Amino acid sequence: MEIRIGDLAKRSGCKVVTIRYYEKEGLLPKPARSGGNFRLYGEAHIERLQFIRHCRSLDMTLSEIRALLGLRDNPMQDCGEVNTLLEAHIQQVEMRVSALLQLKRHLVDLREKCSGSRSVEACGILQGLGNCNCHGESATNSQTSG
Amino acid sequence: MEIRIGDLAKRSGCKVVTIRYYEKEGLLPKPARSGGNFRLYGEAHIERLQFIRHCRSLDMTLSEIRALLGLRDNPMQDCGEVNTLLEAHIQQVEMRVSALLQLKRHLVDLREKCSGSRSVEACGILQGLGNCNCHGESATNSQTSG
DNA sequence: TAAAATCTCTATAGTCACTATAGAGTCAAG
DNA sequence: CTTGACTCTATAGTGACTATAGAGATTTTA
Repeated sequence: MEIRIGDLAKRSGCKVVTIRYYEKEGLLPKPARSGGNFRLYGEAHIERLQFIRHCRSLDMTLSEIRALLGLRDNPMQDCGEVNTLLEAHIQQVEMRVSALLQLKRHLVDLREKCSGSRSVEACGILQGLGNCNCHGESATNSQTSG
Repeated sequence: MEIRIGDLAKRSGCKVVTIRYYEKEGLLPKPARSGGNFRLYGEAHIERLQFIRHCRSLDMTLSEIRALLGLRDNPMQDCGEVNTLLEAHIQQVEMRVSALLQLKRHLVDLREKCSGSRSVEACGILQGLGNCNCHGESATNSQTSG
């Protein structure tokens, strides 16, 4: 009990500023304050913060985490939503992986193009980057002209 | 010649605002202006913008692209830097892929934990997210407490 | 007891690569 | 002369933090 923010940071492997940020974002409830206006945390905060950090380590967004915390906070609800959320997240990760693998193929192709001429002017890589065969459809970003 | 920004956008598969943004960031040179203060582009701009978009489609950062453009702009230099930059970028992508694959394994493990009890209270997924075995070392983010 | 070091507080701005908005000006067609 | 499509600048917002400044609280050391 009566843990100060620095100790909570050490216990959770999370920076002090990040803890305050989570509080501002409504993921962590506002803790009690000491006479000198320092935040004082208890066990529940530690556990909640570890939950958040674990979710973040799984690359969930703060709004996904907010949703999970909401489900956790009223445990009467149906468990199905948790599954749905996790399933959606797995699919996102899968899509990112396959996009990145395709990207890597492009890059490796490009690497082969260097003629070894030692002058930028004749570099096949730069030339390869110049003729734009693909058109706006990136691996990880999207941009459509309209 | 005398292409306006909207046409350039269509030709390059890139939004109008993005073109202005690239100009502000110094990737595209400031074009001539019409009597009514509209930007007027030529062939060189089209080609340069396509080069930028191609690099972006390969997920390069704007500062990587800035470096490549700098090399392209004085072609006397050694071609080796282009190779170095591309090699570094490929390694970054490889690291991201393996991080994401590890992440996916965690997520799939977690999915198995649902007891199917239909109540959030007993949901093995939420419990799995609670006990934080891993500590701060995320797949795609980093955060160290100090 | 005083000074120094460490911790904490708030508020604000910066990161990246855009995206969105507001409000005004320009130009071609009907 | 009005409509509509296009363009201009400037500013703020996105996500998940990070960095900074300037002040106050607490602990350690002399």
